Amino acid sequence: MEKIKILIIDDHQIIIDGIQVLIEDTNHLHVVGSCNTGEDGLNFLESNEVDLVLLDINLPDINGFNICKKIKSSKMECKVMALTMFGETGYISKMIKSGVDGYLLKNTGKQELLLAIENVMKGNKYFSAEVQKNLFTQTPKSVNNSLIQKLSRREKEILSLIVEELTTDEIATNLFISPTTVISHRKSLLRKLNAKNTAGLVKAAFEYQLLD
Amino acid sequence: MEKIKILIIDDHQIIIDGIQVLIEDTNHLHVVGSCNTGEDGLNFLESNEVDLVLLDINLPDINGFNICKKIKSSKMECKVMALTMFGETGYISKMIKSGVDGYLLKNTGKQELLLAIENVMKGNKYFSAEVQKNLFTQTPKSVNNSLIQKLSRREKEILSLIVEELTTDEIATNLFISPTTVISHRKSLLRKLNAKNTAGLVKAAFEYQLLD
DNA sequence: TAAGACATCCTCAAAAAAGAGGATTTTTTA
DNA sequence: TAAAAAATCCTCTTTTTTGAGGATGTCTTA
Repeated sequence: MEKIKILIIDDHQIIIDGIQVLIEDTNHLHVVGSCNTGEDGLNFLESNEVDLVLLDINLPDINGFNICKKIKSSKMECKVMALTMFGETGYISKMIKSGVDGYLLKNTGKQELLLAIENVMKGNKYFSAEVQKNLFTQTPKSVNNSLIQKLSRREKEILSLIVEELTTDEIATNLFISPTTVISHRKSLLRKLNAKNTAGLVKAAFEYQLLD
Repeated sequence: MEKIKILIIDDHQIIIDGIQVLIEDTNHLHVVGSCNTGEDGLNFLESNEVDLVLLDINLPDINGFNICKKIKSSKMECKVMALTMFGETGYISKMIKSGVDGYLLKNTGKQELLLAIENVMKGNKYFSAEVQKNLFTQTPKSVNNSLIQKLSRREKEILSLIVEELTTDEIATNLFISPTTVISHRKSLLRKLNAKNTAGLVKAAFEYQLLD
């Protein structure tokens, strides 16, 4: 049986060395290369056959999201496993959107690393327990109670009508109030959400999950 | 040790009966009630102490999302486990947003049901393997290639600047083109995304995940 | 209870977006 | 290669939004 060819991209040589020892210790995995920058990694992939990339998100040059996207949009049949310090939802979901196959934190043990690789090579996705927990636990409310000021009931109501593409006049008719009142609420929304215009309001509505 | 008090809300009596048998077969769980409608369920909860609700999403009256939200926004210290036929991302993420503690499909076996209940009662979240897989596997692309017409590179570029709250003139300056050109692209975007205005464009950008 | 937030309304003016109806050149793609 | 799509530019008009600067009565809550 041919060994699974692994490329490690990480700017900390010590991490590369550590993982390499773990991997070479098995009899079905093999590290075919390691790079300290995203640029080097992508170059390596162009001229070498690789089955799986272990990818650090925080690299000095290109960020992990873009590397992952590039690999996934190419013709390469290559799995990508994120391996980082960061367990925050933002990072995780960005990587998922970039098409990552697995996501491990750097405090992962040998057992889990090998299990994760095995799963991913089978075509499954693998996310460590901690990563999953963070993804599921960080509900809208935890985003909500953060930076932005709280919206009043009326403001939320108007925001949701704005998102539904109603104009100021339509909103006014809908709520049986004057258009000028709607404009007032709009202004409060712009101020509270640090938005410059309608686009900003809708963006905030989605990003902070203010609706539903 | 006191038994964990469980309420089952499901419009299929056969499911209720089946689960009830499974649960009563253990020595630490107990079904204190069962209802066929959301209304009945909420009423039951008001006058009875319940530790965990097994909740079907598709009920004849209220939908599961709202029931879950109501329970979670009340003072009740009550866990909610969704138990449904539906494994689609839309349902799952809506339930997660509603604050659900666990999500199982109806093809779940006895073992997993008991394991899930145990986990949830400990304060953890529990999502069955299949549910997790669906959540992670349905990437932007699967949404993307659906109804909406494809956007050109330039249109995407302009859409993303709109989302970043730039005005038409600012976008023009930014891209070294005339404002009228930007307006043209804007019109194409409105047409392709079936949007009525800027709010609609931003909404579409998020809903169809057209950016990043 | 007093301050602050909320919800309602107003004016006037400037900026931005939307709608209609074009045109030309380049690039894709069937 | 011919047709379709994309990218660029134009005018003119109307609608909508944003900005500035108010006012008044009602809740809320510290």
